Amino acid sequence: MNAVTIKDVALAAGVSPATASRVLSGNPATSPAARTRVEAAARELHFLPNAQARSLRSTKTDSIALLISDVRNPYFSDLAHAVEQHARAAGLMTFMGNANESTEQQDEFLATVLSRRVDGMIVVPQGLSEQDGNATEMLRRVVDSGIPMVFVDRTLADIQVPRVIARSREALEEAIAELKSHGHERIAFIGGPKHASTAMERHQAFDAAIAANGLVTAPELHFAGDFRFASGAQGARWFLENPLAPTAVIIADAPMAIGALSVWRERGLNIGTDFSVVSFDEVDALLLHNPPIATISHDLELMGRAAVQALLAVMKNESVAPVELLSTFTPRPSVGPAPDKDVHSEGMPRA
Amino acid sequence: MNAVTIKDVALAAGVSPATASRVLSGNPATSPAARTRVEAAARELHFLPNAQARSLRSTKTDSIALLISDVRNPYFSDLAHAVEQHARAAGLMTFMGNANESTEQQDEFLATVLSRRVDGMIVVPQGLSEQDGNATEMLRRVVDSGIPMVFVDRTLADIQVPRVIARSREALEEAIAELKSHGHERIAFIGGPKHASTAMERHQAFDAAIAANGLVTAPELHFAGDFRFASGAQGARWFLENPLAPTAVIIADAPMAIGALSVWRERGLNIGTDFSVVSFDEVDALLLHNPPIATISHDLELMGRAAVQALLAVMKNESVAPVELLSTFTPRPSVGPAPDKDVHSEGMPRA
DNA sequence: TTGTACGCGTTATCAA
DNA sequence: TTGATAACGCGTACAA
Repeated sequence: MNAVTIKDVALAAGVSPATASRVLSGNPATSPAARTRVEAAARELHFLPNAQARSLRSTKTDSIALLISDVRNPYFSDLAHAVEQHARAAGLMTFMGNANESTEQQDEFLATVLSRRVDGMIVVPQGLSEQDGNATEMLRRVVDSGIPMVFVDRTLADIQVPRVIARSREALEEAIAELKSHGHERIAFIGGPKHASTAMERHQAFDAAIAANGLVTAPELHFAGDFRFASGAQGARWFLENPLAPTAVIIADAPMAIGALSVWRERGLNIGTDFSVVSFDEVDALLLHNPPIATISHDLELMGRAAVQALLAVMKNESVAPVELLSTFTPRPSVGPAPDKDVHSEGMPRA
Repeated sequence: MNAVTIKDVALAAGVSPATASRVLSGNPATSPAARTRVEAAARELHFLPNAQARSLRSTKTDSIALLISDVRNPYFSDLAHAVEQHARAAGLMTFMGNANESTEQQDEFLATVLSRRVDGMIVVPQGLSEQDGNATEMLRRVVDSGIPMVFVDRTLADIQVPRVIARSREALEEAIAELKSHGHERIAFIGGPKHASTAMERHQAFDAAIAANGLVTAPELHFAGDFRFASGAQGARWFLENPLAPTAVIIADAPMAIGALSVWRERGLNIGTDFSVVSFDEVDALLLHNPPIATISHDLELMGRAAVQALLAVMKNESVAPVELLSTFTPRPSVGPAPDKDVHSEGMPRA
């Protein structure tokens, strides 16, 4: 097992542990002679400082924690990658955790990370769906501990910490304008779960954008999914059976869109001609689809960078204004003319 | 800031810190009276033990580290998810790190994690491509530290630790038999980078499977990619311009396959008729593609579980035999009859 | 059953 | 500039 401590280094270098410590942590109050000898000894013995003991004493760890909602969702893995690269550039190691869309797993990770000490946390928070998306007691406690923390992508209504989020209102207006210009008037929406603020934001922005385009919506045109594949497949069937016969649908994230598209493909439907589709998130499967899917996307590289910058500011006790990034609408052939007689009324095979 | 220590709890409960410690860590040598009072005090004060100090003393952390090659590769995010869920079931918290296909980032993460103490490590190792995929000095040092460690998915030739890997030979034989039954005889291979043992394994298994099917291959039918999107796109062009005019191609991972498919789609080529495609890894984009892509896939849930089991065994000082999981070939319409006059000789637009 | 005292590896303080 | 010493928060041998 490992065992080489700073004492071993000091012994080998013929100095006291204190001097060795000073040399190894870059304290200027060291003589060149001591410096060379200690450094040589450390190299020789492959000394690796024990970060536990170090931060027990100094409370600096040069590391942060990143909690994402779902590692398997490419949206979050892209975000994680961006956060990690920027944190690295700032000299911070990132420990990643996966909430798996579960408050329980979120809480476990946050508590563990808090007790192991990191210098800050970047969190995509999970709310309690039974409580209008408010925070768990554990999350509140972690916030109350005073550890520097920023929210990214999602927020919680009852917790105030600096945040980096996206604003999809304008992009949705563009998307709906595009659909309208193709003759679509009844547009369905497949949304996300209550515990995610992004689901709420996208839903409200959708309603507002519909109104801004002079169209109307109805509760029957809204499907409540959960941001995952299976609920997208359900949403696809719901869409086909919808009595209001919508001619287009906007889907609130990529996993649901992929779930929906696989159902529609199985039924032999043609996107862009039978009906039109716009999805949030820009991922390979949507771009490679035939035809490519129009998307509302976020610059996750930018979002990750902004989150790291915000955290660095919080760690310096600076005040940080909320950051709102604009989503981008990219038209693609999945949006086509609204069909005269829509697919719903024809003799389609149903569930 | 946070500050509630076990002393605070002891004080509030009117006992010594030692007694409080015993109660909180489940030591049976405690009186019921002390127990109730300490527990009440701990709850009241929201006591959260400092894991640093605890493991400085006891060297148990109930956590492991997981290093994957690339968070953005769905193959690894699926693997990460599986590892995390099984570790969690075993009472272990998982800290994830991303090597980003870079030995440097791998080494940073491993060193940090080692110095912060975890009970074990599950690693998808990156080798040095300049050195035939052998280990970096840092990785060797981490291994030498004696920390329980297992490799998953990939290995290194010069490091012996327990491993959970996949064996693709049989699946490749099936895939090639399927291609051959459709009349394909010249089959190209788009492989991975030298620093990944999986690239080597798949390449060798491909050659062996070609021979087992009574076919022949040639260096001109092998393209050296790097497991990422851009090199797949390069490979797609290489395929189209290949003087040997192969009629089918096997691609060694999903990101490269997606890169290749997007090139071919842009050129208006039809997979399954113009030529046939088989890809490693089973991801949404490949299944949603038109036509769906035949795949050679791994049971990542199983791989993750096996890795955790192996690590648990190592942590108990049990000896662990290498685990080899068989890959699965799934035929799909991306494999079709070999064209009489192949696409290469026609007037295709080239690079 | 409980408390005292010590040590884990490191850094901050203080005196030299 | 250096070294001795204390302290970070916790667990545990030892004594009571």
